[in-house]
Amino acid sequence: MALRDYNHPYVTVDLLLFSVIDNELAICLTRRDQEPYKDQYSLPGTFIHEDESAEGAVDRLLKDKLHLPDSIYTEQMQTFSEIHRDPRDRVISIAYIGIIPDKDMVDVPWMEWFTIGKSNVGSYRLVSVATTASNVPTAASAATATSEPPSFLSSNLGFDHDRMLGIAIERLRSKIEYTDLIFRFLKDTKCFTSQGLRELYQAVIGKEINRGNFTKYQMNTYIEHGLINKTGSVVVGRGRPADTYSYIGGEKLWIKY
Amino acid sequence: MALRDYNHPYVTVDLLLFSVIDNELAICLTRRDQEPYKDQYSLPGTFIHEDESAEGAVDRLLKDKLHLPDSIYTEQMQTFSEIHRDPRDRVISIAYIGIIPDKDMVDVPWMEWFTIGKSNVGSYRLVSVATTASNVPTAASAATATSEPPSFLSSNLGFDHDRMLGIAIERLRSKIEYTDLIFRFLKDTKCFTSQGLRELYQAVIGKEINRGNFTKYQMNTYIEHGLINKTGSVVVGRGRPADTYSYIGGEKLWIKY
DNA sequence: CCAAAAGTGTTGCTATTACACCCATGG
DNA sequence: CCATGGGTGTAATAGCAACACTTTTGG
Repeated sequence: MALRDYNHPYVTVDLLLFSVIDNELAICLTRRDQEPYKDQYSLPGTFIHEDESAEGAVDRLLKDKLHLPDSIYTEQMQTFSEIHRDPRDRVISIAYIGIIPDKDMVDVPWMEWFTIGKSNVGSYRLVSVATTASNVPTAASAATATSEPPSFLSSNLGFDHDRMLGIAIERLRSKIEYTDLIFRFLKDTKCFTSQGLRELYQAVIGKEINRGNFTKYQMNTYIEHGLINKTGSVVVGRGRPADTYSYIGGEKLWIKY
Repeated sequence: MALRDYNHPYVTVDLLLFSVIDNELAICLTRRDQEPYKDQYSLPGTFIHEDESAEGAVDRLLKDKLHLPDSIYTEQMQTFSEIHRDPRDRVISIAYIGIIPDKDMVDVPWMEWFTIGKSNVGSYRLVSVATTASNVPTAASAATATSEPPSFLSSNLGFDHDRMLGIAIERLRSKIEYTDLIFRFLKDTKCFTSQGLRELYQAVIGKEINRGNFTKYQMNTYIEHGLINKTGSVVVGRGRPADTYSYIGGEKLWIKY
């Protein structure tokens, strides 16, 4: 039987782009301006074209819709194929997780950030992050012409994106423990402190970590796996100056300790 | 822009069906009888129909191609979307892992089992498993009419199925450690011994585990997480009778110990 | 010199491993 | 009564968490 004999669905990629904002994990969403799910928030996504892989589609999405370089870290999460997940037509979506160190790298009016509160099980409390000076004038207003943007969403995204978000957060929180994912959140990978890295770590997993132990064990584990180096320089502040580290690569994955 | 304006690829599911045969992890493959990759082995797969999800397609595949009930354990693994992964046309494939306790449950001539040797990195040595009495007469011969089946394959499957196999084995080996996956390999989930479970465990991870510790700690961990019970009965054999256990469910996932 | 912040040490608990020992059965 | 296998104990080690102590700066 020839391939052409089969009917087949549309395929998209959806991106769960994360960052840490004010010590809280945050997700980048867009408000839908048309049906279905008009005025609800959803993940940025795009159809996969004939001449590109899913990864290619994600890179194009990053460039065209988010105005980001395609060097952004992304990884495939899971594929969603329920028949009616898009009420318009049969659409299968491959969800990707992305991480950027700074929300302001996304400087387009149609994308907005929401922090993910220290959540209870199941659904998350998404709190709108004030738009930056740079994109306040141009947008946010344009996207919200019809009605004011909510200050928070009780995790009520369009399509099956709520479910995707839950799975993504769970995945992030677990992979942080045995991979180098945390370094994707770093604004300056060539000079950071134990304190700075710990704050990111805490934001992602949503709980506190003992300061002393983090410096002693976690940083040492990263060093042992060739992921980071002590730079030798220090950062002065209120108290004793902090050692600084530099991310250099090494093993991306390890069995914890 | 309407959905219909987009060109879109075909979508299939491919199944990596595993079992343990003679204390070795094994994979169920089919020999291709047409181009591309004619006479090479590949994973069973099928196109996703309009009226079914990917999971639905996997269930249909299980039923129609493998003559298995759709109660077989399956889980989504990863989606493969490289443009030329199928030389005929643009085909995206969602790979699923499946597990059955007994190779003889697959009783069709066009499927064959290969054990996965204690492997080195990268590729695996797949060794053909002698077909069972029940399907020797009907098939194996039919499928191999053109040329004799190799006694082993140096992991040279059609399409990108080599890569899928590698990822699947890695996934199995790691998930065994913190999930109840191992119980999917059990022929009798209501009566098994520590010894029996350990042999399956060893087959999957490809290395030995200390007997005493497995009985003491691993079995206890399962009990503590509500996965198994001691039945109270024993199995007599050469030496001291072995306690038997029953799989009852409980948490499917736990953070190790 | 004192508060603040960061590095480092101590202690106890728990998990993991290796190994030994004892127990129950069949021959 | 002894070989065989299976359950259980012990000791050494390593990982982890809580917490205390020391170090180095700024005010």
